[in-house]
Amino acid sequence: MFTHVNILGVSLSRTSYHHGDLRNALIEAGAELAESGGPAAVTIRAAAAKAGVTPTAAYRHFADHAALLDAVRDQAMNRLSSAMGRYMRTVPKGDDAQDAMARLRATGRGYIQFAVSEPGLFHTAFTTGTKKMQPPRPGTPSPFGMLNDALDGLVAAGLMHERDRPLAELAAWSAVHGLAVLLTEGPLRGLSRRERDAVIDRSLTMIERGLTGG
Amino acid sequence: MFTHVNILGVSLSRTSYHHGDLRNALIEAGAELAESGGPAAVTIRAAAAKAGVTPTAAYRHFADHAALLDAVRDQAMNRLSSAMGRYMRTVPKGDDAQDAMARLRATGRGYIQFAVSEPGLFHTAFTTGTKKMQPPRPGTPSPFGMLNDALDGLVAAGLMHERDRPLAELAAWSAVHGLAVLLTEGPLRGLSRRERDAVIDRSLTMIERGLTGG
DNA sequence: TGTACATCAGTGAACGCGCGTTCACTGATGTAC
DNA sequence: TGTACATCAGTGAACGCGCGTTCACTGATGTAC
Repeated sequence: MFTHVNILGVSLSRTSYHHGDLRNALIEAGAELAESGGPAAVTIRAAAAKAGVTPTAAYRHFADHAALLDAVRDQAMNRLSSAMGRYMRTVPKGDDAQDAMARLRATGRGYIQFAVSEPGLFHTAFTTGTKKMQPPRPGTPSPFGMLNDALDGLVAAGLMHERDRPLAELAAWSAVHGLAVLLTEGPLRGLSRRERDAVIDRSLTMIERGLTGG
Repeated sequence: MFTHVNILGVSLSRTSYHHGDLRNALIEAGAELAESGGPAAVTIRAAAAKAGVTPTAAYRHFADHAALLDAVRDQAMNRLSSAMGRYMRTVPKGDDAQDAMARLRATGRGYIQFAVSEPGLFHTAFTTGTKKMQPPRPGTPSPFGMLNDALDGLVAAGLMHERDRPLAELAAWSAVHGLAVLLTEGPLRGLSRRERDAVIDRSLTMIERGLTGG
């Protein structure tokens, strides 16, 4: 049996009654919906339709709508992590002051760049769900881990006092997160590329000085 | 004709067919809905019900749902302004360095305090709407105006270089806004009061140093 | 001061929508013998 | 190697929900004379 499915304007086809990998297909479909419409666009019905399947079929793989949204949220977070990881690989890994500073700045830039280019996924990643957020694991390729590593690098390079290290990751994260939010869904959306870049620079500079000065 | 209306568990009554001030009643009802359920809870039907009126009646006062939400958003923003204004009145108005710093810190504290105590209204205030955000008017009792004044005070007190003044308001706002978001609807919700206060202090310190150092 | 009547601000019923979810079902798959 | 049959993973129809919105209406108000 042929079932025709329309994804991104491309007509695909399914040759078997069984899908094969419906769970992942639904998550992928959910991510596409989130990309263009944010977390609110991630519905069982829409994801099933995008995957070329009946809404009922989704219930073979997810307990309910919240479970699908949880999975899509994880997917969105993974994409943020990947994007940041890719960006981080472009900056020097040295342990002198200059490189340490560059790495901190890169975590911020990578984060904001993802938010600006994929606002729907960004907001989906931070949608409040039932699932507990996984505890921060320094050293792992999570955004939070990368930030922690960069801050440790600052201390190691002698740019930041050890006594200023506690909670620095939350202060820096807050600042960068707020910028991402204001730029994408807040009153600062609609800024030109030039204005946006200026604000980003000003913010990152404030954060750097705030963490290394004092 | 008596119509019985239930608001906050208290049974009120309306003695005339005409409401008298339905527009404001709907905005107030919308604000109460936003308070407990965020912007998504602000529906024509729910607001009308809370005001003791038929959904149709709302259309005498608002073109459509978006118009009601716009009005409720303004109301939420006004409450944020009032709360911050009240808080600012408790800090000294001197023009020496210490007072200037205290005023900057107070804008941040007032903002976050409102977000934490009224998360639903806070998020409603920053909901993306059709209406253009009013341009920042320095000197007026808007949150943005208060922040701008505080930063100007920093420059006047000699704590901040003039060359660092541009965009400082957006950098500071971002940082404080992000903290508010993470604490209320993000992964930092659920922190204890003690932990929360520690993060707020750490963030405000980073911002102060970031703006006055360098 | 009284009254006819236009206008204003509500009511009540209904519409279509997309949603989550459930039910009884059926086609496809894979495994025991 | 072939086949009976349990199990798995879909279908199709339907439910109830709350939503925004529209329609024809009616009660209340206020104003011209």
